[in-house]
Amino acid sequence: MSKTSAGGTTVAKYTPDDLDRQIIAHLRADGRASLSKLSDALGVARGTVQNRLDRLLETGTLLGFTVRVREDYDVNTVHAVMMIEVVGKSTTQVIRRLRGMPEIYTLHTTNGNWDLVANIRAANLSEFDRILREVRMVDGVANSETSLLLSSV
Amino acid sequence: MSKTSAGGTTVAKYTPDDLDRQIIAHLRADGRASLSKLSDALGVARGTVQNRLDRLLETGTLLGFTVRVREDYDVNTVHAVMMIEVVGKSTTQVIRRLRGMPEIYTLHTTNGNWDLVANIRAANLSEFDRILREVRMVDGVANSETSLLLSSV
DNA sequence: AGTTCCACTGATCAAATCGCCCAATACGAT
DNA sequence: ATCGTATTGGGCGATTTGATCAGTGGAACT
Repeated sequence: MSKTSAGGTTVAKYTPDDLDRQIIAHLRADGRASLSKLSDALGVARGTVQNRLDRLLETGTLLGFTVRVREDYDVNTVHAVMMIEVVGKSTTQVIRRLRGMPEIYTLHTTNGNWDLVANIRAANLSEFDRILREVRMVDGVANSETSLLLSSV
Repeated sequence: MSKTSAGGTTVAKYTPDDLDRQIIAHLRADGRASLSKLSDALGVARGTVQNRLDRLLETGTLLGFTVRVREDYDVNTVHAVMMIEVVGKSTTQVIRRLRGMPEIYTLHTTNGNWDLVANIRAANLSEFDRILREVRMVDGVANSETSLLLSSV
């Protein structure tokens, strides 16, 4: 089994096979395709698709599902990058909590002074303010620094 | 009515309201969320979410759904976010210099402690190191702080 | 005021799908 | 040959979907 160590804990890296890749390919085209449609299209049992998909998500090969939005949609939204410091060993819990916030659209671990880097997108400033409070209230978040992205240059 | 022409045919552009944006925000975090879950989360009737979503797709505000895949093709590239402080009034010159570096793929002005936020993507660590030096050598760059993005979580 | 129009609600309903279970089967590795 | 794992086909209840419908409320217009 191929393994890679990150952050002290050992994470098993799953290597997708051909069926996995076909499932991913179909989901890339339609992320809301039902398991039944996928199993029909691929000619395998529904339970198989279900198991594969579960595993792909569990192993982190698939990070989740999202929606493709028209480009000019974002003009009136507030963008920011937030650096987060986490106390002790609570990184995993913090990540789980932050992942649940729809306004956080990318979340990376990092090195140096901070532990996490989050990209935030909010509908307006008051919404944005609410998100900041929410993040700072998360158990395990020790410190944070937020930079509003003003204009793309 | 705001209109835009694309491909020869005239398309009415739909302007999402607050509820639409909330739906989109939730779908961005979980593109497979059921209509029931969405209606629960937003406190509106299921039929409403269904109608809104239909319209968002029909008008092209939403292009479709997809899956977020672990970036394995990027497995050998180095990603980082760099916060930059600029001395005095030299922001414009600094921006012009940084814009010339292909490894900087997004560049935003910001508020607070820093003046610029740059996203950097390099082929490898030594390449990455070269970029960092280059940025710090730019006339007008007073200080910087770089966070390597380790893994997407 | 009265009327029209439209979106939202809450409710039904059948059909599809999901999540979970099971026993039987196929296949690869030891 | 045997063990372990994955797949299959099936069944089950619970959930979700797509499609209705009548009722409500608000905004715009006469």
